[in-house]
Amino acid sequence: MNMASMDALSESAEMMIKNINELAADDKRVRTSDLAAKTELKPATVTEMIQRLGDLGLVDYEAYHGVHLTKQGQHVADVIEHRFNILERFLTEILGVETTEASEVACRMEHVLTRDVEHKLTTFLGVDPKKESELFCHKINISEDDSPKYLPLSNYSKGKKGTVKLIFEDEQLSKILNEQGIRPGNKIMLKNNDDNVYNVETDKGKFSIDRKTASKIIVQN
Amino acid sequence: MNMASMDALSESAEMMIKNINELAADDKRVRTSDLAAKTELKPATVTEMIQRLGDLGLVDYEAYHGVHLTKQGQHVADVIEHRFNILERFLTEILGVETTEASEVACRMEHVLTRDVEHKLTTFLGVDPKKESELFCHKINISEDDSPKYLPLSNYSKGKKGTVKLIFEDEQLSKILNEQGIRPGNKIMLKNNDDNVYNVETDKGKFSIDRKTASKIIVQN
DNA sequence: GCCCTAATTTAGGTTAGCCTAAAAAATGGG
DNA sequence: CCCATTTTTTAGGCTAACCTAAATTAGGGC
Repeated sequence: MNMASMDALSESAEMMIKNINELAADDKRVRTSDLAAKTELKPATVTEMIQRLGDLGLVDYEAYHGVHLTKQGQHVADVIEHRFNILERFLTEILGVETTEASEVACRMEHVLTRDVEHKLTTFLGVDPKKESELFCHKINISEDDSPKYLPLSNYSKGKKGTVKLIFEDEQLSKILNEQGIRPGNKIMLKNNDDNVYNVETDKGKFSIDRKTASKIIVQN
Repeated sequence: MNMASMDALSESAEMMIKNINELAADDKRVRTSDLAAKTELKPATVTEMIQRLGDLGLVDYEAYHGVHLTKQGQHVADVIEHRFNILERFLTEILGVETTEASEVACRMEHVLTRDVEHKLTTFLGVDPKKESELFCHKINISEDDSPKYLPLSNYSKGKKGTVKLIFEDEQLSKILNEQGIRPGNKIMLKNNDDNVYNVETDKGKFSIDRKTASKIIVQN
């Protein structure tokens, strides 16, 4: 029944809470065997861990009847999830790390972020375009009002036209895009897109690019 | 005598190697008591750890006569040190995290970076201006050759002129800079600088800004 | 409703990483 | 060069996080 402050938790404990959260469908109790399968731990180990989390007041554990996150446990899970998401986005969108590796590294880093670093990284990334409709960018901004706006192409809406300003980070990619007329100074229009594919038009013709790439292309209205 | 591959080491082991390296003045053997003081562990614990590192071939341990990093151990130390440095720079220069906290977080993150993430982050940050004279930038780049170059102002050399292109991350800061004529599209010249203060001139006059701020201002030749 | 199987927990073992206390080795002052 | 003090190591103990094997409980079929 100890009050467990977030940063006192071990990586293992945080991972267990994260996994409980991910398996918790419509408020049902999560079973030991499912946790064992997901975490690749033995059932006995899972039992031991969730009992400890129960003592900390992070889960509601009932022997033989699985676990359920408490309000406190849910809060921990939410924090971890958010930290994972922003780390993964930073690694893939900004650094260009391949998704599998980004996910693994984010999963280890999520346990060592502080609140402050979490907030600053969130600000740096801007609002997740998958979650919010509000247009935003890597918080790259200019002067006071919003007349000229720099945005990653991935945040553009259908039919919007603009001028490419910068392409981030990848020299090789940059060269390829250049051949499609996607280079700083050139006009570009987003014809349409779904979650992963962005169809654009430049003076060289029509092209499709993936979301990750689109996020690296900064376009000005 | 096991060959220890970098990523098999625990955080504790890596920290011990890091501390041995930091205490190793002119190739002298590092004493148990000094390590105990630095790591805030008990001497008995240090002995235990350095014996284990000895078995792994990472240190040359001789009972009662301290330790010395082997070639392999030195390599691990160098990797850790580099990871720490780039993480600390990212946290302070890009995210604006205060130095004490940045240092603590970097110290925990350094153990979970992969080689690939390390390299990509290094590229993103560019060469440390304190260490290298070579000009570089956040690997923001354009087309094929390097005639027009985007650089953070913090990487500019004395007397260099350019045009402000983007200001990263901080809306409020951006507003203030705007009043000094530092806004996208405007000309700027770095008059001179030292490690922390950058003296610049714009059409509004002369101003001094700190290095952290300068790193957020992207200027084109 | 009883029994069999599957799920879960308990019991007991291991290792890394910490500790304290006691033993052993080094070191330096007289 | 010897012994007292400091340094280091050894011995033995603890906990978290893993394990296996054995005991227990739950739940479905008949």
